[in-house]
Amino acid sequence: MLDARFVRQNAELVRQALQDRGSDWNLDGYLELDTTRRELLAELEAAQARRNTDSKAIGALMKEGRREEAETLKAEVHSVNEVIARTEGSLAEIDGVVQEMMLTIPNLPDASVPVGANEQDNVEVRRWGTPPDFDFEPKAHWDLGPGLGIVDFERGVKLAKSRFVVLGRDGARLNRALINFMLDTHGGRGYTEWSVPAMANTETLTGTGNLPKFEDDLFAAADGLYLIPTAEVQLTNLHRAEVLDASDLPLDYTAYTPCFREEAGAAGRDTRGMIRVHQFDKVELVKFAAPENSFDELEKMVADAENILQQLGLAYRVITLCTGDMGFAAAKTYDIEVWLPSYAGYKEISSCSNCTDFQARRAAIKYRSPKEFGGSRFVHTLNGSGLAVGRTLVAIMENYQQADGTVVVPEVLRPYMGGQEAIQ
RNA sequence: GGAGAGGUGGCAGAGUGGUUGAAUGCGGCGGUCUCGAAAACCGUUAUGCGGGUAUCCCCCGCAUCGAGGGUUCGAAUCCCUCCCUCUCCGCCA
Repeated sequence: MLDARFVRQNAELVRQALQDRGSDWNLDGYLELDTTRRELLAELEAAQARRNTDSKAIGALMKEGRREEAETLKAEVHSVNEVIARTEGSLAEIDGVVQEMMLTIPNLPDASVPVGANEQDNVEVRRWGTPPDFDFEPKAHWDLGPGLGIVDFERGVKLAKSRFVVLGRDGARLNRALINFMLDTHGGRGYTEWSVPAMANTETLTGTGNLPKFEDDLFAAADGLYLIPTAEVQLTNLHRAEVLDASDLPLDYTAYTPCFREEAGAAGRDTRGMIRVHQFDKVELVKFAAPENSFDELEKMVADAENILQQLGLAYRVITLCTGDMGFAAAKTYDIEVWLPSYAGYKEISSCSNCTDFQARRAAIKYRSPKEFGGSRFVHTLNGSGLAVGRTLVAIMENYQQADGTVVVPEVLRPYMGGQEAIQ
């Protein structure tokens, strides 16, 4: 959500931002509604002011025993109340539309974000590591996994439906090792670990921007709850409707959760293997930062995610998403893409975003700094994968495969695998 | 699932129809005192929106005491509905 006053006073800037994003959000329609709304509001408030002063006068007259005069004034307030009721009705109607619109306008891209239409206009920032050079024909994970008996696609379908996967034996253990390794590593770098519900209510999902616009991406559960698409939702909303202390910022949080996604618009994409599934594990990073250093914190967050890949010895590259490819809530996003032999290229394994005050405004997350400023201000929220566990598992299988079909366990994971050096 | 209690400002906690946006305490901020600090004392301290002025220094207005609706000239205060929390009992990983 954007600040209504900002949109009003910087209409052309917002128009440009929407255009850069390729958004068809109706700015002119909004501005017109906004003007009408303020006119109605002025009318309403004038009538309410009248009622308030008259009511006080009535109270005073009653005390003095001047009943007749009080009754006359009461009759006048009656007519004022009619105006109030009528104006309130019109205003509520417009307010409903305005609020709906405000919940669907995307965040403004940061000035440092490259302008572009789609993923082809994303800009590579850096690369790390070298993709493995196999002296044999490397297998894709969808062949390797079932071959080793550690990934079972058929049974995932049997238990749930397509795009669900079962991990078995060393696959399950490696998955668990990755979760623990990631949590421990981030914990060692100052992130506080949380364990949060796998379901979230509508207020929570509205706070992060998943609702109302992206309901199709979510799995709905009973009682108005949804399965979470990412722990970002929960970690960010931990402080919903709270006022934080500036001296506590930045707050660095991490959590492991399963993530559930409908993948409604992804029919036909990544259909093979476990790259795009309805349920996957992820270790998430979330930060609450002061506005003046949120972009520095974004760089640190990316470095924290990169650190996992470096320790695992997986080649990757970092790209800056262009305006047309960024998510709804983000002002700036770095994607980290890991090398996957089966794709003969880099595939997204982490996405780190600074959402500036966009989510904070929706979720009412503020901070106070009495020495710096009066009152409270919106914090900046950041989130990033650190990392998507399922895709990391895939990357390890494919990059660490041997000619004999076995998979070497990266050294940093061995303590988490009882010292095991290979999966065979 | 059954029974009861309760939801008020950053926190704790008063307030049961009329200058109550809200006592008091704690915390925060500013000041006095001090070489400095602590203590003490004094002052100050909710949020959102609209308008004026202007750009965050003020002024005016409106709204907000869990949410929504109702009664009334007037609601934190009375009535209804919903949500949530707590306590006890039952059940249970």
